[in-house]
Amino acid sequence: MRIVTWNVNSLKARQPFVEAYLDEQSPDVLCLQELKLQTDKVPTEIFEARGYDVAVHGQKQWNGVLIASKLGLQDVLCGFNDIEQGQSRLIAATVGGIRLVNVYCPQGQSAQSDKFAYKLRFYDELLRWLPGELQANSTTALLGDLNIAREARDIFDERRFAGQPSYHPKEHERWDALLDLGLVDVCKPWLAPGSYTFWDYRGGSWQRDLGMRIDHVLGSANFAARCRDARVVRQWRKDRDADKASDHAPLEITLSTNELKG
DNA sequence: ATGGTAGCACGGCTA
Repeated sequence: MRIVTWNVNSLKARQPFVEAYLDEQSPDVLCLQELKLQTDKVPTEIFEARGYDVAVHGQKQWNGVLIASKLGLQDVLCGFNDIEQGQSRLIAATVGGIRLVNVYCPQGQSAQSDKFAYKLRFYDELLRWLPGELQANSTTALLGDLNIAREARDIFDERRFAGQPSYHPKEHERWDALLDLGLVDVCKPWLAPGSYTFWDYRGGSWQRDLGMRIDHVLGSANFAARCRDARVVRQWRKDRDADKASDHAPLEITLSTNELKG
């Protein structure tokens, strides 16, 4: 069972990539962030025509998340708390008995900005809400664009980002609090240092491999125990013909289908 | 070198 998380930076602009990805990679579950489309503008037919059920939590212009699944979708939840203030940043669904919480966390702009304070409050509310999800389903993952690089190995230059959003001590506190809930960074054991998931469009960051690992899968113990592989699918960060790539690459994990057989 | 590029939506914001 393969689950992919991918910040597509506009599903409208990235539709050719997403359709090609479904055809060539055929994941069982695809969690997308930054649709930048309101719900009724999302081309759900590109998923349905390929045998996926799809749940969408869209928003005009910014944010927006969806889950597409070949294994059905139960108990879909769009949004979790008033902290979202109308921003569509979280969608959850149960897929094959696994609870997936697909999130696009705020980016934070600069450490002095209101947006950074909002990012921290968003995480605080997420931390208060998640225990209920974890209690309701022992096989749960929080995945998506968390906009946090936790360690030096996850960022191309930690000195340059010291005290900046994506690598700020206050964000690292929130990350550690997520682990204190029992969540595990399930990709880390499978990824070499420098396995980035995001490269800024500016400054030739992709060409120079100046990236960050900010897309993650944080799983409960039962979820982590079933993980058999994780990889960043870098070729989908490259432009294809006339089509521009997203600034994020897909992150794919493979789970055993049965927790007992491994 | 406080720039650079992309997307949305058509000026400026967000990332």
